[in-house]
Amino acid sequence: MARPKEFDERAAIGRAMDAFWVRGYEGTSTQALCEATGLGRSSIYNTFTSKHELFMRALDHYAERGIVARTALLEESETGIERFRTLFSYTIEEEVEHHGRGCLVVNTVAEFGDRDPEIKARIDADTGRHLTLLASCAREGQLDGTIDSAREPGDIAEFAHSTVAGLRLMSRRGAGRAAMEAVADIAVNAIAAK
Amino acid sequence: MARPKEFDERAAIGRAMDAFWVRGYEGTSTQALCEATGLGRSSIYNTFTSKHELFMRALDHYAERGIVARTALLEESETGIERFRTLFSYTIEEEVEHHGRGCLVVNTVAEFGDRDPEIKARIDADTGRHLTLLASCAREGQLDGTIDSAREPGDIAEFAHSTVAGLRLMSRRGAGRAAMEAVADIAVNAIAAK
DNA sequence: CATATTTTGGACTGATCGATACAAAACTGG
DNA sequence: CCAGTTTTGTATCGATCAGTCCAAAATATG
Repeated sequence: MARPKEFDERAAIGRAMDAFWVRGYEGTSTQALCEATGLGRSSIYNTFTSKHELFMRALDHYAERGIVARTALLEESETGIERFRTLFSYTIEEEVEHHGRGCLVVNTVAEFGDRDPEIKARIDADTGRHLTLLASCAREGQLDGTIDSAREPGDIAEFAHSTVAGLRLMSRRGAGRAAMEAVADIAVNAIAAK
Repeated sequence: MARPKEFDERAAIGRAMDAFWVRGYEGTSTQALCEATGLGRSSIYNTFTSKHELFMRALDHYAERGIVARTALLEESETGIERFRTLFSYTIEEEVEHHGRGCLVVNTVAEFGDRDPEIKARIDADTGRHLTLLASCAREGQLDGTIDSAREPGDIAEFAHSTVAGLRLMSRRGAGRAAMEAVADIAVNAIAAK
């Protein structure tokens, strides 16, 4: 029909996501977004409407990648408890590799709380998906006898989710691998069958 | 000597702290700081030099209040494990009362990571003081037989610190009391003597 | 009461904010 | 190769950013 875009939309969102990840929403200017994506202002506003909308897209992109990666990761393990062990150690590995980037969702929760309804909806959706996934792992673990059956799967899921957030925060403030591993080890034992 | 200040410096810092707490550093304009404190621009810049400097003062104020309150709180309990139980339930109570404000230090870690050296120094100092406090509680609990002696006190401290951060994040994203209590209960059992 | 010192209010700075206007450029379908 | 459509670069918008300037106001000291 007309002139085609000279850039890959997905790739641009990925770059924008990285920028927001490092400096937050308010801390990332539209100019910085142009530089990060390599696009001009026109291209950005033409395809993403506004800074806020681009942030939503970045958040969606992040959440999607995350839940997909975690779903795949958790399927690799045999027993329920191993899934959680893997989740934590994978989180730590990621953080050590990326030198403490932390988590975009955690950062966004900290920056906005529940002030912005559109953002809150994204956070809630992502949290819900993770809790569902983790609860099903917990249920499995209770069936295979590796996870404490005295707890509600939903509670175990909340605990694990909170632990991952805690690890990502530790990492972002510069904690070392040893400290994170100690936390993870206590967390794993906390939900293991007695 | 000369004209005296018409305001209480501490009170002003407290108001500024509240503003930063809600909207973060980048999200709080100097204009908003004027409105929050009730001061004019001149008074703010005359006494606090810059937005950044005022933020440092606010962070110091927050950290000081926090460590004092927590030290006092932990002294109220009898046994080691009770201290941790109290710490968690007090955190939850605070969050429920304040309708999910979260924690300024957690928010600041999320917003800055370790990009700003002055901020990082504050975060490190506050983290260090909390870890020291928590580790001594853990040691005590090991002596009185209420806390798992197989763990290093420092590791238990990191775990508890991370748990509190996790709870504050949960609260900020809007989690309910029940979910937070479930997490806290698992965390307490995780470090209790077996 | 006069002088020195400080605070205060308000106007103002250049820079940057997010967003828009517009025309040249680049493509597709006919 | 032309008409129609979209993207792109550039210039620019008004608003707001953090921070400064300065004169009026308010106090302490002599």
